[in-house]
Amino acid sequence: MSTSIRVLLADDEDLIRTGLRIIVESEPGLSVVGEAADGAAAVSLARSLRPDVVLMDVRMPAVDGIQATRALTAAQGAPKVVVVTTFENDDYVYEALLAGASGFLLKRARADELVQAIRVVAAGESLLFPAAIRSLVAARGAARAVPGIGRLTAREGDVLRLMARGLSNAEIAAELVVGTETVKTHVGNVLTKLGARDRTQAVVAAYESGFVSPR
Amino acid sequence: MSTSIRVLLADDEDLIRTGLRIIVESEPGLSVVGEAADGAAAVSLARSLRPDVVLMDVRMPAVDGIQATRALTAAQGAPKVVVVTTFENDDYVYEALLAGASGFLLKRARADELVQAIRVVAAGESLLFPAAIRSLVAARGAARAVPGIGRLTAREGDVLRLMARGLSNAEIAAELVVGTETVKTHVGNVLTKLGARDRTQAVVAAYESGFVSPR
DNA sequence: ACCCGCCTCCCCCGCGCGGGGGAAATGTCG
DNA sequence: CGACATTTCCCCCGCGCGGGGGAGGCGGGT
Repeated sequence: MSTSIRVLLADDEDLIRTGLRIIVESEPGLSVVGEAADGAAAVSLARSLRPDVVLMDVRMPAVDGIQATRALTAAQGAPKVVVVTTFENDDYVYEALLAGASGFLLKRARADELVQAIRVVAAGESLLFPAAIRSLVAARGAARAVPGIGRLTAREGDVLRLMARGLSNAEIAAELVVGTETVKTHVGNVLTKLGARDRTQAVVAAYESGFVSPR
Repeated sequence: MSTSIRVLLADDEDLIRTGLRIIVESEPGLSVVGEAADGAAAVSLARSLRPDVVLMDVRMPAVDGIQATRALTAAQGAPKVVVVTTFENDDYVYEALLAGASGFLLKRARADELVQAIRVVAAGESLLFPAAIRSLVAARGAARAVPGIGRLTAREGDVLRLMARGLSNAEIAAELVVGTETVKTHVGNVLTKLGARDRTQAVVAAYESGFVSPR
């Protein structure tokens, strides 16, 4: 294994880079091998320095973080990229992951979360912060919202999730530890609210709306 | 945040549980609140103890880890589940994530990786080990995630696509300009080949395998 | 020519599902 | 306190669905 995880910083703001550098350098087993102020510099520096992890800002002059990520992750033996952004409500999440990023974090993350993220992606795993996941789901669901899917109660949502796993009413009743008649009521309510004729149409609506996702 | 991350162990082997307990307990901020030797016990213990994270073995007597995970993650406010398995070449990855697991790890993982995984999922993030990602990506690329979906005939594929749009047998028959009895035959064949019990499970399989996509 | 897979259509049968009603127990909120 | 939503359970009923057979035509293979 590597003795130390080599990190490259890419951010156009000096202040941010300095802050990141301090956090990374103060952590045993992590070291900063270079800094870049724009996407183009990040790509060329990454090719020469061959870091393990690149902390990539999204908004940068010339070449933005998404493009740089795409360029970096195309090659084999490429560094892992953690995209770091300021804003939570961010369409970049999806594009960043599509571009090959292994992680997505907010700048307001605590130092230990940042360090954790670096170690995780360096180990080859992937990491998303909660809001990023919601953002992904929302981005899909908002686009083709099914009228009424937001009007489901908590319990009805539970039932729909289990329906979308292919469970029968009896199985759902067993999972939720209630009677089958109760499940029938919830299922009926879900069908009515979603405008579905049968459970299959409800499951289709659940997938199309992003209420559940193919994982 | 919480003072300590509460962990429930579910594994049928005492040795493994002991090992896990030692690793978890020796870590500041983590504590083991209970142990279960089978899936059923894991579910009931989780409901009473309300842990933050459940370390779930796949192979257990009575109720296996996948079923237990499905039962646990159905409800809202459910604990995060990290599925732990011995074998890397594992179809369980897919099913575990389908069942709602937040993480998937190998038993051969190092102690610090395990601890890291617990912290990550407790924070609401998701974590996969490299091979699991490859497995998922591979499963998505080719429509082979569901055994038998590649064995569908052209006509059966047509029928499945229409099923996945929520059409009834009669509507499918009208769409394909054949008799309802013919559609019933195709539907029956699709169910058999996909190992599905009813049309809803077949539609779920169609979505999960990428045979149809939420547009 | 033969077999075999595919598509087509038909029979019967059991059961889960969905629609119709009602009702009681919670908890919330003005 | 009353109005309301939510969750839980119960009744009856009709029908679509799924499983079990079988059967004929049509094409492509060794």
